[in-house]
Amino acid sequence: MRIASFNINGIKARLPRLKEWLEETRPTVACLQEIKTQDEGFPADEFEEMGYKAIWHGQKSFNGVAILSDGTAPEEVRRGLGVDGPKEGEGEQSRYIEADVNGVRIVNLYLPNGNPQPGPKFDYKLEWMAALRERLQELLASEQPTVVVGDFNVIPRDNDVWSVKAMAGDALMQPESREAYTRILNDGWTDALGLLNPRGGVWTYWDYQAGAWQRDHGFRIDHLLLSPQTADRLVSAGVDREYRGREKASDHTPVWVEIRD
DNA sequence: ATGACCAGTCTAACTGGA
Repeated sequence: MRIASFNINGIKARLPRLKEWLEETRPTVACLQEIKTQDEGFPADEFEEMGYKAIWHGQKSFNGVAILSDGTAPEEVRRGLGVDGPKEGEGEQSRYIEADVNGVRIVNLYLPNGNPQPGPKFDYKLEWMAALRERLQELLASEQPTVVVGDFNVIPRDNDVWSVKAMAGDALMQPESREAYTRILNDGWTDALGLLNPRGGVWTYWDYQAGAWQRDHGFRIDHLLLSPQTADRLVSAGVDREYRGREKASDHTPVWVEIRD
């Protein structure tokens, strides 16, 4: 099965591009982030017509995640990690959804950006990462085949960014962000794209500003994490880089991992 | 060398992104 992750930056603005990508690459499971719509605005019918069944966890204006599955409905297990947003009394943001598809546990997440740092948004990012680690430890203990995907908003290594200097002050590559990510990996998860690209230079995001795409000024923040049970079944993983160059593109491009059935 | 975007929202500047 092939599991893909795509931060689409608005499902309404991106719908034609999204359907095109689904038709052209036909992933078994497609995990979406930043759908930027409330639950009632999610275009489930559009995906049903293409043979995809979906679950989603929306929110007004920002954030929001969804899981699409080819043919079979994802069996939702959990939504949310129970971490309130950084503003007083705002409650929880829609950043986490978890489901079973064909015996594989799928975790789809949109990790907080954390800028500006230091500050409450950065504290929120680290708090969220600590809660994520706890949940992922439970999943490791269950020994169920599990794949964790999404926009982690963490640049893991210096060779995962076009310029260390330009990004040095960014929340995405602060030592605290990287350490929190490494702690999760060290519990037993395999970063599929990192493993297959040890020398780096593979980007999943290019800013809309400053001609970043044309200059190839990008970085790797969309990740595919495999539990030991799915790491043993790893066939390949990659980045659908070409979609970043199309009209009305998201600033992220899709990533995917294939595991043996 | 410098500046440069985009989506969503209480449709005009805001917030938020990374």
